[in-house]
Amino acid sequence: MPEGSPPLDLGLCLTCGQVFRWWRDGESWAGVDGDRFYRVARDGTGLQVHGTGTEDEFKSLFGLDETTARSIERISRLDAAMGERVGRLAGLRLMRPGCPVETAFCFMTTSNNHLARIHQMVRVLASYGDRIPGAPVGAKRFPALERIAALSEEELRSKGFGYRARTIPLAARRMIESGGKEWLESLAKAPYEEANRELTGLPGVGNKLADCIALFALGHGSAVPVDTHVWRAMTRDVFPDWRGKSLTDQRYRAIGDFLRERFGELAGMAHQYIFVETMLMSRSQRIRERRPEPAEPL
DNA sequence: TACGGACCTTTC
DNA sequence: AAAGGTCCGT
Repeated sequence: MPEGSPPLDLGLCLTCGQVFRWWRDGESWAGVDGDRFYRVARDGTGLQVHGTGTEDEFKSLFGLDETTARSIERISRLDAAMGERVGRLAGLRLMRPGCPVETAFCFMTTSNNHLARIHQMVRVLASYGDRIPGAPVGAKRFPALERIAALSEEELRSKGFGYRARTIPLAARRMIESGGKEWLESLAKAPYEEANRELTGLPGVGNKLADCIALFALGHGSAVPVDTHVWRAMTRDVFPDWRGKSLTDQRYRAIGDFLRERFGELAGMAHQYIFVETMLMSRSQRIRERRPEPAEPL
């Protein structure tokens, strides 16, 4: 999408997932996906997109294609409650970033963490990457596995990574031993169960991160990341006996199975509507209890 | 197999 | 206390 090409009319678009590499830049949003850079600005009722990627690549990143539209329609027909959620959250899309290494390490910063610090850590990691030709100087592509593996725990600790300073370079070294980025990418073609087993074998990667990586980086639609929001929703609506109990491996599995039974390969997409709805509810509750905060896209 | 607690840091 | 958890010990 070179400068001066006709604007894409995207309508209202709410996304979730791998947004760690996007930032506010004046009136527009800027972001990186693999070696692509994009800038998105409001244009009347729609959005105008410029960048180093093609229109198809941008649409793929944000699920703005016919296949996605049909999948969304399918999950809303499969289940009445899901149909209502999809109606309330029209425009929500599962992101499909193009670089699994980038996505995997972005998610490794998220454990027991909050968005502001996640964003900061992702900026630090990206600072070790090369700049992207044709993009602003600050827009770096994510560093290669070898560069992450070469980082010392001490350095990352000094930059505020906490205990993740140990596991992040360690996971990169482990991936290199297994066959590097080709190994990670090959897990996209493996069965979900196998991908999940391999990913949870990485240091710092448990059930939840493995499912995030499987779903967002590798396209495993059966992956259902169960985080605190999804746990809250499921113990409220589906497994009330579990309220007040802890999230064990078995319960984690049962929640995923519940959605996989109903939505199959679209379980991960269905899960996202539950996640976002619950997250927005708890957020608006906080706002009611305290003071309004500036409107932030997801 | 289930549960508790430690782990880094910041905060609506 | 909780935040888009993981790991280890009992």
